[in-house]
Amino acid sequence: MTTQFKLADYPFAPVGGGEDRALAIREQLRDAIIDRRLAPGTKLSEAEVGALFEVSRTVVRAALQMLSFEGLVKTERNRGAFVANPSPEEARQVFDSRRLIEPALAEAAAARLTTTDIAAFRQRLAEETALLNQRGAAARRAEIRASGDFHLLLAQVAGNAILARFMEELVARSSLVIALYGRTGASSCGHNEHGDILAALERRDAQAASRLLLQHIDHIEADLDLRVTDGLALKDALAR
Amino acid sequence: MTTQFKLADYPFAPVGGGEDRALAIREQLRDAIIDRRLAPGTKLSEAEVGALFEVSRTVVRAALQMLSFEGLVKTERNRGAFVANPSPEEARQVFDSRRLIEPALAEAAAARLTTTDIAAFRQRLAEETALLNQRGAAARRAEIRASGDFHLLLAQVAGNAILARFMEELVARSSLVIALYGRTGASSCGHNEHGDILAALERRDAQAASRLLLQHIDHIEADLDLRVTDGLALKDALAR
DNA sequence: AGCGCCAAAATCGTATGCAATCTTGGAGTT
DNA sequence: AACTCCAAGATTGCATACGATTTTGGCGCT
Repeated sequence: MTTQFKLADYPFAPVGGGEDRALAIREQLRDAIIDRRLAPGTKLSEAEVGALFEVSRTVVRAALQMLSFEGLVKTERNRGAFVANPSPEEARQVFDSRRLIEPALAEAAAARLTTTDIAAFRQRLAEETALLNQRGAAARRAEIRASGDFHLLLAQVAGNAILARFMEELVARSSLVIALYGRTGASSCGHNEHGDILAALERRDAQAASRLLLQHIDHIEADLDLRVTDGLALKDALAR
Repeated sequence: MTTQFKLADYPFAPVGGGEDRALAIREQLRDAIIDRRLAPGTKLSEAEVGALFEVSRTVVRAALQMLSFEGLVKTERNRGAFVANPSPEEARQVFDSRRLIEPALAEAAAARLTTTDIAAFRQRLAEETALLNQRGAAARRAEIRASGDFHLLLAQVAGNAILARFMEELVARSSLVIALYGRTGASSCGHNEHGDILAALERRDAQAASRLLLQHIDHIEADLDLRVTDGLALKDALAR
């Protein structure tokens, strides 16, 4: 009852007919969560979501269950689903996991990189820099998403589908964490680190790519304010 | 239609009333899959599973969706759910992932290990060795499970809940892979590697624990026969 | 006999209804 | 005025019904 944010208001596209609608709803909710159109703690009522997308609660439940598995929503029995509100401890664990996995992905990617991959990376980077120079909240959101996509592309290129899927989860949760605890809002502050990483990959310099990626993650986490606001969530919310 | 194994025949306990039944069903199916009472490829019809557990298809669907997320079952639209049949490539990716993550978990665990943890480890090991000396298929199954539990305990002790959950998935998929591609059947062949790892942990020798764990995983994978039977699955099945 | 086509059966996808549980607002009591 | 208790409302948990899609068995044709 503390959330001043509401579901609705945002025009979700009524989902297409033939394919799997639960997946489509998951996608849209996921996007809305990771670029903070839906604030942490927002209630996702089955009936309300169903009305928005014009589907029955059955389909909504499936979508919410998926999001619950990814850690993007928390469900409480007989109470419903809420956009996740990761604790600082959870946030640390997310970044610890990324520090462990991503450097290894970078090394694998350096070995496997094809010219097609390079082109894809370049395009991502172009989008990122384009967004960087735009103003407005929409551009900021798109930037965060694009930044995450860089990491996902890296995971794909590395060639391990299992780790790639895990990275999807980690990147999504990272976006949530940044939304909650980020200070500057712009995570890619100043120096273009993604560009440096790509350069190292193109040189097939696995060591450098790995090292740069580790630093990059450190920088992202350094931009967070993870002091304990945990357990005092309500009190804290009222204090500000 | 190639599976000579059927669901049913195995007396699943009708799941208890009050709690979340989908979770309970997931547990039981999961256990049945990882100690190969349910063979890869077995069809898990919603109606049949529902009848076995005396619940409606709604609940079964939730359980199957969870298992699908863990990679233990594959669902095909309008065709149903089947116990996963991981390809050799998938198998390799599972073990690559474990090689990446578990040594790091061992290092973390070495730093955090408490006396309570040690006791828990000792108990696991005792169970394992007890099972090792028993004969029969049931003992073999229990042994595989117990062996996995050792790794899960390690993940828990390491203190990162996100990685621990990921390890649950990886261990479960490993069991499936071993069931499919294992040669000797007894993965913990000869030397007691878990014991050695625990000893290193108790010495707080993070380096040694990490190294031993890596070797251990290599040994497990070395026991597999991952030659390509992929894409020829049907033909191959008929050949034997 | 082999092949293709079609209808019946089986199974999944989704909507909806009812029971169970939680929340909330208010009446009554101290 | 504050506190307790209870009943009404809201929301989820689960079962079931129905339409859609796939599979399968058989019939007729070549």
